[in-house]
Amino acid sequence: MRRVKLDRIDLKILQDLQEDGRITNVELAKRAGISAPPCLRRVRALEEAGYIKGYHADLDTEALGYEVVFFALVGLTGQSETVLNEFQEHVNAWPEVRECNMARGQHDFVLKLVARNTSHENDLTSSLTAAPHVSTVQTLQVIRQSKNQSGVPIDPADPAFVVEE
Amino acid sequence: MRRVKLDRIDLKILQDLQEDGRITNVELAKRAGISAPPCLRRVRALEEAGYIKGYHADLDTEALGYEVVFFALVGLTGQSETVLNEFQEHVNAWPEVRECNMARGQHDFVLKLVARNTSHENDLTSSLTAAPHVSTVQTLQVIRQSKNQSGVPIDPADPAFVVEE
DNA sequence: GCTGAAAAGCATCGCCT
DNA sequence: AGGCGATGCTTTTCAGC
Repeated sequence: MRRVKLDRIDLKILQDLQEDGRITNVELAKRAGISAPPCLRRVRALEEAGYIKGYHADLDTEALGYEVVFFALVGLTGQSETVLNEFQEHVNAWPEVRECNMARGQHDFVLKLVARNTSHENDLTSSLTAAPHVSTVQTLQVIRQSKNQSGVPIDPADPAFVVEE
Repeated sequence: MRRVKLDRIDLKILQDLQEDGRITNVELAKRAGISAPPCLRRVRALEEAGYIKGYHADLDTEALGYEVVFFALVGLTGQSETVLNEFQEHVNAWPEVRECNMARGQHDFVLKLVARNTSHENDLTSSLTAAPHVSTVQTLQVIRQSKNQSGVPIDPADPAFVVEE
């Protein structure tokens, strides 16, 4: 299912869709240098193969009333599968948890959360501390986000990307 | 420009677009309970007002050859505007840096990076350590990402969201 | 601010190369 | 595999409520 084949045209398509997820197929085809029908076929194939996981609107966190974005570095009391899973399932149920990453390093988890204000942030941090198997919680409040490119760098000209069969 | 007005219908639209960025306007309108033309007008207004910052395809990092995702917690030698900006501008130019967050807490910056493999990750960490004004670098390699919802939680039924003029 | 019809443009299919 | 042409839907505009 993975690594079927990716030529320059596929990479260009992925790059363009990553940049503008609502681009029309006609425009996408024009930029890729092919006509619309084969372009659409490629997009569907890329979706099928799992290269494209979905499409999302990128909303303004602040405008929607979330003044605070913060990271929480969490250490647990143990690292067994059960412990890790129980913690994970617990926090993943919270809508304020936007990212939950199990990590290798000086902490067991890196979480990204949003909060309406500082008081809400404090509540969330307290709840985190009280979550199952939690030993330590360190928070880092985001003051300024200077770069936020969800996705991966793609350069269709870079031969390293081209996966020929 | 911000906070013009947001009723339940706008929130439903934002929620649906966040979930599926390529939903058709007709379907979006149906779900919001209005007809297509006003729905499109609302979407354009939300884009204009900055509630919607863009649309992006969510690509599979691993399938595209990026085996490693990691966070870097960076401490600088000072916190003056000049120092912060110089560091920021330096690392934002790297395509592997996907997120750059200035933080309040035990580190000055939280970066999210992607790397092709462990060796590439080591190179990036070294380059980070050598970047302008860097004092400390701590990395956290992501082993498993159990939740990754870019965006914000929206509940159209929650009156806290409804911003009437 | 919504509806409904109409025009233009797009997605998508089948067939041919 | 890519391209062409046809069809049905979708987007988008405009008049009218």
